Amino acid sequence: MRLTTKGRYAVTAMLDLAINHNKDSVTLRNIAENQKISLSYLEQLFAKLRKQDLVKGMRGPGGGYRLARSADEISIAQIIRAVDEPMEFTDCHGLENCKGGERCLSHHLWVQLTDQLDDFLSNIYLGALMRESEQALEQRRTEPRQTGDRQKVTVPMH
Amino acid sequence: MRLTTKGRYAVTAMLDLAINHNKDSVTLRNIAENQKISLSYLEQLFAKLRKQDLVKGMRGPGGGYRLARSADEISIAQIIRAVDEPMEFTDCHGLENCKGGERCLSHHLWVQLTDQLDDFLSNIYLGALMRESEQALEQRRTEPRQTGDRQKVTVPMH
DNA sequence: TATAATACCTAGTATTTTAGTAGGTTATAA
DNA sequence: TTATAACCTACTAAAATACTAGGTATTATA
Repeated sequence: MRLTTKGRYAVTAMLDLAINHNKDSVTLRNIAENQKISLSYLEQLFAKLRKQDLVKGMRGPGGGYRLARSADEISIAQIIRAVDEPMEFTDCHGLENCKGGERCLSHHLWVQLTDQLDDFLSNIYLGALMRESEQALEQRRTEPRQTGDRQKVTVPMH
Repeated sequence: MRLTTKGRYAVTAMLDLAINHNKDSVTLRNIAENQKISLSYLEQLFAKLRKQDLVKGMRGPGGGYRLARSADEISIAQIIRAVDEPMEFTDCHGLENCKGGERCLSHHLWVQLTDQLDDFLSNIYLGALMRESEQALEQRRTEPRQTGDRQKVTVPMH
């Protein structure tokens, strides 16, 4: 599991979709403008999200994208896995390449580590992020931001 | 916080150092051979680790590297932060750039998300990984691996 | 004191990934 | 019929990753 800006683009775009779930669909053009990413690049990211059945596209005027499932059924890990190629582990075929098993081992430990990370991100759902977002937006509307007022938005796990 | 193969190289190399803490030092040449990374590239990674005071180098024959602190005081997050440049968040200066605050917000949420990730990796220490590693090595020595025997090495948190 | 081993340093190049561009086609609402 | 959108493919640009080459500085030891 990698974690780069590419994954961030995808998560933010998906969040955009989740926040606008009340609308029938959101066009990539809108998202591209909001996020200042090139439209065509976004299209390429969404092709991957579509293949993983995370979004659904509708053509023609009034068309656009919407989430293929409920925001509460889409985890951050799923989004990142869809666009970020998985890390490659150089495979040491059997024991013969491994001096005293040491290489194989640290290897294995790293796999475990990324598994843990995957678990972690698998338990954060788009729905939770969305509600946090709406809440913060509401808060900002009612109590306008003061200078130096850094509101902490906690992301609840599980 | 990014997470790429570069960070993996660094973590594995540091684990190598931790496992060999009984020796006075380990040469980069050894690590390079174990991990099949170019020596000079490793040197560059270790320059960063040195700057963050995670390792200590000793010159001359019999020299090499050792951990600058106890393995129980070095977290995975520290290692990754040392070598992987932090993700850049496009800064939207104040409210004027943000349409309805939406952009700022997803932005902020992403910062929170990476904070969570950072917290998570900050609570896994090299010492724990090292002990797991030694344990698994011992296990392999006493009960030789059978075909299809995938031993699960758990990484304890906290 | 000479030598070899090692860290340590700098400036490159090659490769891969990320990001963007261009120019399409298909589907569909109006 | 037209405009709007998804959808697709091939290419280029920019950045990051990985490596190469060729040094200097330090130090144990023969």
